[in-house]
Amino acid sequence: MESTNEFLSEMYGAHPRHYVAVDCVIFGYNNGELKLLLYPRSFEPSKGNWSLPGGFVQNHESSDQAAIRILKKTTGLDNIFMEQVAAFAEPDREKAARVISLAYYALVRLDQYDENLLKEYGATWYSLTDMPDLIFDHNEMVAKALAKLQYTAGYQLVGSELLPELFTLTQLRRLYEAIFQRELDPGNFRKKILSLGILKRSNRKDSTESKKGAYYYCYHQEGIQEKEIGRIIKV
Amino acid sequence: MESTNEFLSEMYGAHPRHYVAVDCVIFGYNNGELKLLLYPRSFEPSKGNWSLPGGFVQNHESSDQAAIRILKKTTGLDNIFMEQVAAFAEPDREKAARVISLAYYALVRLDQYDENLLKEYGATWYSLTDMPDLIFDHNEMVAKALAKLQYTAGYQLVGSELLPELFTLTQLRRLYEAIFQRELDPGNFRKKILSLGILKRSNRKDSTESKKGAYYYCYHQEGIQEKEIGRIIKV
DNA sequence: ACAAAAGTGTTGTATTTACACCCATGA
DNA sequence: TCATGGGTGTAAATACAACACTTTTGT
Repeated sequence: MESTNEFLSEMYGAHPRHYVAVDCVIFGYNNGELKLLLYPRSFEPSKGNWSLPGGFVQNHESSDQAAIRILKKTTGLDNIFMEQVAAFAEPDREKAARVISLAYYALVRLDQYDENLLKEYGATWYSLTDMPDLIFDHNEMVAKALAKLQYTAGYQLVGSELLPELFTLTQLRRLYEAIFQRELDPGNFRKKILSLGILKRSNRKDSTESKKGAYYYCYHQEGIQEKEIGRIIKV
Repeated sequence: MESTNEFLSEMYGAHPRHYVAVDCVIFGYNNGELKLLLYPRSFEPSKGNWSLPGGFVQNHESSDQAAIRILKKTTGLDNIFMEQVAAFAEPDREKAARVISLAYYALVRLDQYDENLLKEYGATWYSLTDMPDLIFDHNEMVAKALAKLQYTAGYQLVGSELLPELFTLTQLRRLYEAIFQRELDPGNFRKKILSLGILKRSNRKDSTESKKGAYYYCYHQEGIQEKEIGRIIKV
């Protein structure tokens, strides 16, 4: 798929081409905790140091598709909520070769994750609060990814990917507490969320988390969670 | 600067490399209006159609540096406020070759702009409200750039690049009205901005814009406009 | 009975919004 | 004097935060 005609060599030929990678900040949610999937780097330089899973953008795929491919390979999951974070393009950000990296973040459910993939590569879920130092500029990628996740979660309900079909408001609150890394008042959160009018109460109740039992809710319609609803949580 | 040892050919060699471009959404501000600098494309395909100024990322420069270089070349200015917007990486976004583009936006003062550069390339400043269709995905770049500018301007005062050293609160308000594309209440804006404590009133007055005259303000200290100040304008 | 989460209500504060209104002055 | 933007004040509405209190039920 090389383009070699005269026009192209005139317009593009004089310019260098670069490896373009996608690195994924994979947030795994389970039970009130947000964790981060890290891989020990399997080759020099920086062998053994922790890093984000990544891969190279191929010729006929978009960076979004590359991210989907990497997520599938590393977690076994597809249909994942995912957003581009930023491009990292310092010329010497990787020692061995120049690689321009596009950072993405993704949200997955820890309980749906394929355990075997963990062992195969020695990957580990780290809590955000006690994760190790990462190679290159991956620390910065994580920081920016979390900031973008918080921004996005502040404008739309991001629950559908991380919670079961039916969920209680407490479950949703714990998810938001994990994303925003702080406690949220149960009563105020409940009122705020319900006032948005995007949740529908089912007639079933959850009895596992409390004696009284809590109603299950679900989204009013598929997709409606992405409509304009103004700020949910102040950032 | 090719890396050809065995390790690299193993780790990187099998992967394709891509042209990486930087496209700049250059917002020019003057007199209450935000304009966009557009170039007629000088070669096929899409010759004559309007596009954002851009260029290719070279071997030893970061994408930020590439953006600075392009801004210098197209406007004659350096030391410009600038932010990365996003990467655009659909495989067929440009017809002739695969180019992954990193969009940036920048803010410049229209009155400092080098007029000669305009004529040389046939570039034109377009008002945001009546700009032509752009090639490729450049329309989307502009939309995302404006959204990011609004987000950033909502958290920090972006005036220092676009206003003179000394400016009146009305001038600052007009800038914010241009950025947010809506009118802002003069009294409320004044109180909000002053409450941030980052402006210092000078003892000089502007007499050109009103009969009464308005005090000039300036930033308390250089750089302070970037400190955390919470939301200025609700987005 | 009581602990613990679900769910509702209340209250004080801060912020936002929409104005009214006085001030200063050039034309 | 009067039109105009500069600048201040105020009142209603809304949003936010803290927390009391009531409900339900498994143990």
